[in-house]
Parts: sequence; C-alpha cells; structure tokens
Amino acid sequence: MMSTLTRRTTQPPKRRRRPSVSDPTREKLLDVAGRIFADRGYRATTIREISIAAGANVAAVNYHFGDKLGLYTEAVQTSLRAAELDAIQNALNQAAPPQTILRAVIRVRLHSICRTDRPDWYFRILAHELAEPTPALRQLINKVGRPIFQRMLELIGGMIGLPAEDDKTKLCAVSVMGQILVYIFARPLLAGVWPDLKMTPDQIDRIADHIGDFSLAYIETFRPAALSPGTSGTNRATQPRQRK
Amino acid sequence: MMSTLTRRTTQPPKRRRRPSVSDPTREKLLDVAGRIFADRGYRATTIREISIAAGANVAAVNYHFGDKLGLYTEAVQTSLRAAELDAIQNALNQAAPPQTILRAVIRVRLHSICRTDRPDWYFRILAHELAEPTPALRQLINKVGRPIFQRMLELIGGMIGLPAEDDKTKLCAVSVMGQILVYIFARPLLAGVWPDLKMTPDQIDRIADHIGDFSLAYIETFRPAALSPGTSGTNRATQPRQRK
DNA sequence: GTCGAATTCAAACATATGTTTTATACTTCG
DNA sequence: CGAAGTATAAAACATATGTTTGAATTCGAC
Repeated sequence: MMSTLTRRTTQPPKRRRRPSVSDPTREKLLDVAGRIFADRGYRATTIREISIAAGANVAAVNYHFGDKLGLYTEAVQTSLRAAELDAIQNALNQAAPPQTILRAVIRVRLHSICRTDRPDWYFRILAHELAEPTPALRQLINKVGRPIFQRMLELIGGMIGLPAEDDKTKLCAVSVMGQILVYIFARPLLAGVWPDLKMTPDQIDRIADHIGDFSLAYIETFRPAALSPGTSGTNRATQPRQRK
Repeated sequence: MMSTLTRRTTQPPKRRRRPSVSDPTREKLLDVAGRIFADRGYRATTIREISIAAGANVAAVNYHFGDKLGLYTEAVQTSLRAAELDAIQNALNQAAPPQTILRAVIRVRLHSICRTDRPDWYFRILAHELAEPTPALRQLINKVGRPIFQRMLELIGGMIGLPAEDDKTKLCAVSVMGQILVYIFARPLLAGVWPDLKMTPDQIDRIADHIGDFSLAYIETFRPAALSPGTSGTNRATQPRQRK
C-alpha cells in the first residue's frame, strides 16, 4: 500500500542527536530484554512483557530497535561484550601447566551457571537457541563458541601430543565440553533423576573437580612417561586401550 | 455466559463407540503431530500445520484430543511406548561384562540420533522440553530418564565399587550421559565449531568408541587390581588422583 | 521563551492461532 | 429405510502479539 520509499515506519533517525550520552530507556530496554530473553527464549518472550518490565511504552521497542528481532540481536551482541568471556579466556591463556588450565576452565564455566546476574547469559540464551535457532545463533557460535573451542583444542592437543585438527583432539574437547554443558542444558532432567543435587558454589566445585579428574584420567593416558610430579600413577601406554 | 454444566464444547464423548477399531484420522493426527512437535517443539507448532499435514480439518484436533496440549501429551505418551527404550534397556540388561554393557549403551544412544524415523523422538522432544518445559516433561523424565539413569547408576556403581546412591557414582553417570547428550542437544553448536563432523553411522561408531574409552579410563581407575585381561595398565590407587 | 526535532504515549491495526459453533455427511443398528 | 449418535468441514470467534499511527510531551539550541 505504501511506496517502497516510504517504508520507514517508526524507525528512529539511525543516528541520534547525542550518541555520546546513551539513551536511558534504550539502555533499560536492552538490560531487561537480556534477562527475559535468556529466561524464556526469543519466541516465548513478548515485547509487551519487556516494555512493562522496563517501564517503557510498547512502541519504544520498535522505535529504538526497529522490531523485536532487532532488539534481540542487539541484546545478544551487547551481552557478548560482557565479562564472562574474559574469565574463560583468561583461564585458557594463563601461564600454568595444562592440567591446571583445564581444571580452571571447567570451574569457571560451571560456576557461570549458578549466577543469576548477567554473565551466564551466554549459556542460557544458547540453550534456547539450540532448540529454536534464530539468526543470532551464528553470531553466538562465531564470536564465542569457535574461539573457545579452538583454544581448548590447542590445550588438549598439547596434552595428548596431537595437532589441534586431529579428530581425537576434537573428540576429547567435546567430551570435556559435554560433561560441562549437561549441567547447563539438562538441568531439569538432572533435577528429575538426581533430586538431591543442589547447585551450591561448594557443590559446583566438587563437580568441577570430578570432571577434571574424569577427563584427565583419559587425557594423561597419552603421555609416554609421567611428567607431572604430584599426580598418582599414570599409564605407560602411548595409546589408550584399543577398542576391540 | 454459559452455565457451568454446558461447558463441554467440541469434546468427543470421551469413550468412542468402537474403541477396538482405531480412528484413522485420530491415528494420522497422532502420527503427524509426533513428527512436527519433535521438530519444532510445542509452542512453535500450530495445530493448523498438523491438521493440514494430516489431511484433516482444523477442528479435528480439538474434537479428538480436546485441545492442543491434549494432542501433545497423547503424542508424547504414544511415542514413549515406541521401541527405542527397549533397545537401551536391552543393552543395559544383557549379561556381559559391565564394560561391554556400558559401551553398548553409549552406542545405542548415539545411534538413535542419526535416524530420521521415530525412535529418536524422545531425545528431540526432550531437547525442546528442556528449553521450554510443558507438563509432558515430568512424564518424559519419570518414564524414561529415571529408569535408565537408575540402571546406569547400578552399572557404574558396580564397576567402581560404590553404591548407586553415592555421589561419585552419580557424577560418573552424568559424565557419561553428558558426553552423549552433547551430540544430541548441541548439534548446531558442534556443526559450528567442528564443521567437518559428519554424523554417518561409521563416524558415530567412532564417537561411541571414544566415549567408551574416555569414560572407562577413569572408571577403571577405581579397580584395586587389574581384573580385565586385555586392557592396558591401570592405576593401583583405590581413589583416583586427589584434587589439590 | 520559542522553535524544531527527538522521544514517549495511548490507541488502533493486522495477523496468527487456539478454540468454538453450526451445519452437513456418515455409520451403525433397529 | 430411518433414527441416533458420530465424524468432518467451513466459518466464525476470541485472544495474543508484533507493529504502526498520530498526537502529546520533552529536550536542546537559538
């Protein structure tokens, strides 16, 4: 009904008057949207819900972000700049024995799931994205998933003496990741089969230690001779037990 | 506007005339609904979509199942009766060394994810339920999750010499489960960080073998003395390496 | 203070979707 | 055959939700 030139609707003038001082309602919308989207996922979240929670009008979302998807993607981008990644990256890059680094990474990731503040945003939103993808999924993977996985490959590859591109290295990395992610994605399932499990910081430490033990038991199998001083005995086999 | 007695709407007479010969459209609806719900999840699926795919009228769903949720729960129940569980249960109950059983369970579960026919229904629907729960989640967990997990606890508990209720046993079971589930729930994520991974039956066998190796490396750490003949060296420690 | 642009607001709009109604065909049994 | 209950179909209905509109309001610059 409208000419293709008049397509601009409620959209704001792309560049606001004061790009320096940030718009308070815009900020508030982003903040609130982040939480609610992370909780309920993209589809199940209504912009009315967000607007009310942000104390703004319903039209504010379309005015500031064009449409619902615009708000969502911007909220994702904003959250990707948050601090969590730094914690993991720091854990991955610190100068320490690889076993220590691996344990640190496991711990950092696990701990991010019991915090209710923003940093666990990535995993919660990722859980929804995996079940019901939106265009933001690609961003999430490229900006966060890939670099972390890559670094993890180098770490584990170094420990088992194989290149990062080797399938075995990747299999090991996925095994470690899987043990962590199950506590994030399958929480309701865990609550059902293991009702006594309380996710206190203390318990999470225990879980992290277990995952570390569990994983290193296999990974250290690859070392031709024992190198780490304090650990208990290690296998001498270069290759772990062959499947028959 | 209506009296509380006239509340019955399109609902069918609860007990159809011929409970023996099953209604063809009812069956078709259940069948189609199962597939679509598994693909898109409860919320993202519309009953019009289902009706059209089943060649039925939109009102058919409400007529035969009361409402959308009725169709969904019945579809879940129907699918729970399907064959998949038997495969896993058989794998878990066969008379064989526990290592063999564990490997078999891993393989059966992993293989269920590359089939496009019904049996992988449970996992696909579970993935959606975990992100966006419905009343069916409890059923899924109680009827499938819990018994399998319980049997797995006994299996692993036996291998590490601890009772099924021990936290360590549960941690190990979750570690094994997590390694499997990550290939099911985090498929898009894996596709992003490991694009070359093709889920062919062959590759799935390799993955299953890896998960078996990875897990048994730790589990067999618990055996005070080497019992299995063909395996490589094992630690003598009753407890695996202590975290510092 | 006044003008103009930017922002906010209440209301309307359009569409999607679960549900219900009403009428019509169909099946079974007497 | 004919009556009663059953199943299907088309349409209407109600509601939720993303989006747009146009007026009111705010805010900065002159």
